[in-house]
Amino acid sequence: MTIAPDPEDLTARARIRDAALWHFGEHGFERATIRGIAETAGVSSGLVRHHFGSKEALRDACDDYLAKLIRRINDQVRSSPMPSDVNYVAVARNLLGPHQPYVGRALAEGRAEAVFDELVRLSEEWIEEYDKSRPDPPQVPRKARAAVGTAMALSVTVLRHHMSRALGVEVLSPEGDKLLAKTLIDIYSHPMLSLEDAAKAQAALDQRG
Amino acid sequence: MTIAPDPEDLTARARIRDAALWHFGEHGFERATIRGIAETAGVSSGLVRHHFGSKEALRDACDDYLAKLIRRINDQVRSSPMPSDVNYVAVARNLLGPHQPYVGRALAEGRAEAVFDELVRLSEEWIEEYDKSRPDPPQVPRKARAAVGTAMALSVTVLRHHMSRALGVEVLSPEGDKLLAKTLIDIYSHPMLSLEDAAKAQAALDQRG
DNA sequence: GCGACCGCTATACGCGCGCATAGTAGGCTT
DNA sequence: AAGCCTACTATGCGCGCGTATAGCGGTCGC
Repeated sequence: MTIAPDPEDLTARARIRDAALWHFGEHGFERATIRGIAETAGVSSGLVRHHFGSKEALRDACDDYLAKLIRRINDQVRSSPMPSDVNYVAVARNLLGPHQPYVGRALAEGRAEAVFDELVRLSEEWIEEYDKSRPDPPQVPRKARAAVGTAMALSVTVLRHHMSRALGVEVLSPEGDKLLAKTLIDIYSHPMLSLEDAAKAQAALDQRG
Repeated sequence: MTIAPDPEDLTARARIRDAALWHFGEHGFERATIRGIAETAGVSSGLVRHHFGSKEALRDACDDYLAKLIRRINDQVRSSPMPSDVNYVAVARNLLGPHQPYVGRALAEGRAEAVFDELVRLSEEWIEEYDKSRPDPPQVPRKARAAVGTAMALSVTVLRHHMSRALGVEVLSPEGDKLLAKTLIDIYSHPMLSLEDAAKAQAALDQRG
């Protein structure tokens, strides 16, 4: 558990990047302005250009930063003894931490590919473990299952506004987090389809062509 | 199965709205321009303002249109004998049809609330049915489960670019659709958590406070 | 027949934005 | 001390956009 450094101590470049992550996450890339980002970072707008060249490049830098971050945490999770990471969704959300708004927006726009792909990789490894104790052989590539599972896990982050409204509690708050965790445990422990229903659906699918 | 009317026959207002749905879905609200929408609709940009007043109001009109659309289809699904609606995700995706890009973007921005809420309502009814044959009593409000399940079902739509890349096939294509369907059947018929694991996780959660 | 209205176009305005340029201060090298 | 590079600011430009306004033809009510 490392303490976040005093923003005063961060280099201007890092402060700009952090401000951009916040502004892009809060307002979206298009609505966010370089001037606003500069103000939050406590620098002139010219310095933003000096360090990053353009608004697009600034966004790329944000994505790169998150890519590195998630790779680091990914390695850490992988090398840990996996104590009680029952909650895949919670892991995904906690990994992203305060950058959830940015990541949610970026993913929805098809960006932050490294973040998504890294989560898929992590998911693949878990599924590999899971498959060892699975009775029936999977008919679907592991990567496909990992990709869909990852998307599902991320849906709470991407759709958090709707989730908060429907749940009646802000999902980023402690209460929301708890309700969410309980709900996920319930859902993940109860298959929506029985094996017969699944076989039926599979047959219907094959028949359809 | 009704045939889509010839665009020539649509009123200008409807053509503008359809063009807006397309442009907003393709480029996002901010990048889309009234001039571009007008051109696609085959009208002057002034007419857009004449009919809708402002760009924001145009978007509201799009959301209203989709809200009505999904309510209509929702009622239809509800009154149907539910033949083989094994695939909740497929239902959600097919309901939205060609407006998936727009809906995905709108949802990610916290908009199109009616669409989300209507899908939650539909999901709630299915869960109500599901609960009748469920052995253990649910510890979580039905609405919460419906909301999370809906978000998960929508994740494929919202994150379709990443899904397509990870799956190696465009999810909106027939092949992608089939792979997706098979994957969903597999996932929905295999709980990620055993009941013991779920109980353990639940206990850990309660202990944590 | 005539005014009121509606659907629609053409044109223009003004603002906010990304981007560019010129300039300043300070520290490092030689 | 001279030169220079880096970090940084101040100022301005130009473009694209949403928005506003003026006007035109057709049609309906009276």
